[in-house]
Amino acid sequence: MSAETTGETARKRSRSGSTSTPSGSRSAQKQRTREELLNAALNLMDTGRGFSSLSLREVTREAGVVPAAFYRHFSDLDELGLALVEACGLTLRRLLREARRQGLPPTQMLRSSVLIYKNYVKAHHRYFRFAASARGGGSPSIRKAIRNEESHFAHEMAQDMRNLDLMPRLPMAALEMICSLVVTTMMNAATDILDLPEGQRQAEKEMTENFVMQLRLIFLGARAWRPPA
Amino acid sequence: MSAETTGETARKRSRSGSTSTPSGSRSAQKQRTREELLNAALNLMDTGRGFSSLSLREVTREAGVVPAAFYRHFSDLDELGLALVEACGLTLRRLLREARRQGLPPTQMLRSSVLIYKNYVKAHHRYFRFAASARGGGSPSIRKAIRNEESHFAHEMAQDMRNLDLMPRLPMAALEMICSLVVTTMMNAATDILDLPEGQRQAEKEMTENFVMQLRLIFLGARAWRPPA
DNA sequence: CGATTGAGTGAACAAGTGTTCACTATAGTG
DNA sequence: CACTATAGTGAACACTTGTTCACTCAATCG
Repeated sequence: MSAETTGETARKRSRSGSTSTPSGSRSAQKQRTREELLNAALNLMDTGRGFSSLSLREVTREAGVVPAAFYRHFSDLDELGLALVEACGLTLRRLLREARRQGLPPTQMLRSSVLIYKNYVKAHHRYFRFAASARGGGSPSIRKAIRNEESHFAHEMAQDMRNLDLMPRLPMAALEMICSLVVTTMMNAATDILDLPEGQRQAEKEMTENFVMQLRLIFLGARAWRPPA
Repeated sequence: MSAETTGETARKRSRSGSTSTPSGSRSAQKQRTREELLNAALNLMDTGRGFSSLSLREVTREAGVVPAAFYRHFSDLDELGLALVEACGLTLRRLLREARRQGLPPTQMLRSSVLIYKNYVKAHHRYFRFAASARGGGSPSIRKAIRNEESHFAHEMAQDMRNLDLMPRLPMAALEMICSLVVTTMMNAATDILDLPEGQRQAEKEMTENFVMQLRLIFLGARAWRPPA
């Protein structure tokens, strides 16, 4: 169970109410509602709806706030979307950081990386769902932001591989290209993971196995790679 | 310039009007408006909007038809979406069929395949735009339909490679897995192609080159592939 | 030929939308 | 302490939305 899923829907921010004290410095409270708006959007998407089908009023309703309050935080749903992209970027970077800290498992490293990733996606499903839905569907600016975040992620991944002296023979450009392929494959796998039917352990196994094989294929290719003339 | 882009927006289907005769058997006319609805949806997405942000009324307006008429053809925007998915499937299969008829270019076959694909995507940009936007963003049923179409495409591609005796050493299962990776890479490249900034020939060159390298990497991996124990 | 069918119409509906505005009441300020 | 700045309110606005319904009128059929 992820730490950021509250489960219960935010409601009743009674101004003078005895319950749920506003409690906290002015700007802290402001940031809190801001996050509640972001959370509201993620919650609404959690039933499978795409980001671009959300309405401003829905979001504020889910966040337990009056529509006009929205404008104190974002001028637009688009702007909220961009904030979500940033949050997704943070989530991705955390994944990389954890992988770095943990080091490579000695054997079966591909398979175990995949399992770790699978769990990570499930734990942060709301972010990945958003990313998947806005990657192709959102407004141009959001799409661009996501693309940016992905290439940034790929770049960091390439750096890590360079630092770890994996594939030392390959020039940096090749590493980048390989990692960008890995990243798009990961993103694609993420949507597969999210859409897994609930009880089907067999389907999950197959999907995982396929993902492992695709990565293995890529790294086999990397081993055989010869920089183009 | 693609054959199906009319350019001018459909308007004024005056019943008794002298212009634009309804001309034709009853059911032919019905099918014509049906296609006009599909076209209208594609047109609206052509400015970068996602499918899930379209409204029924917008679509009928663009098609030059009263909202109520929509229901004579689809019960839902979702159903229209599914029809679009089918159209996309046809478009993809046509690509494969053309490739089959043309045979493999003797040398540089990867690069020239990529160039052909790039032009194909541009020629049918409306379909690819829709596919990209609904792949992750649409309703669950549409997503599933697209996924289906993709795996069908991958399957046909694998069959073709088997028939052509490319990679004869590989078992069919491995071929399928490889092709599915190729297909997702192609789809991803399609969104890159669609979002290319207009004048930037340099960016286009880079993007193309990257695409070629990724495919080369995959096929290098395929050559080295050893079926898992 | 006259009768039937059904694709497309136009008006109406209840509900939902984004945005604005004057407002309240409270945390932070001097 | 009184004063100001501002996060959030609630009502109002002008639209747009999906769906329904009785309707028209031309292609089709007996």
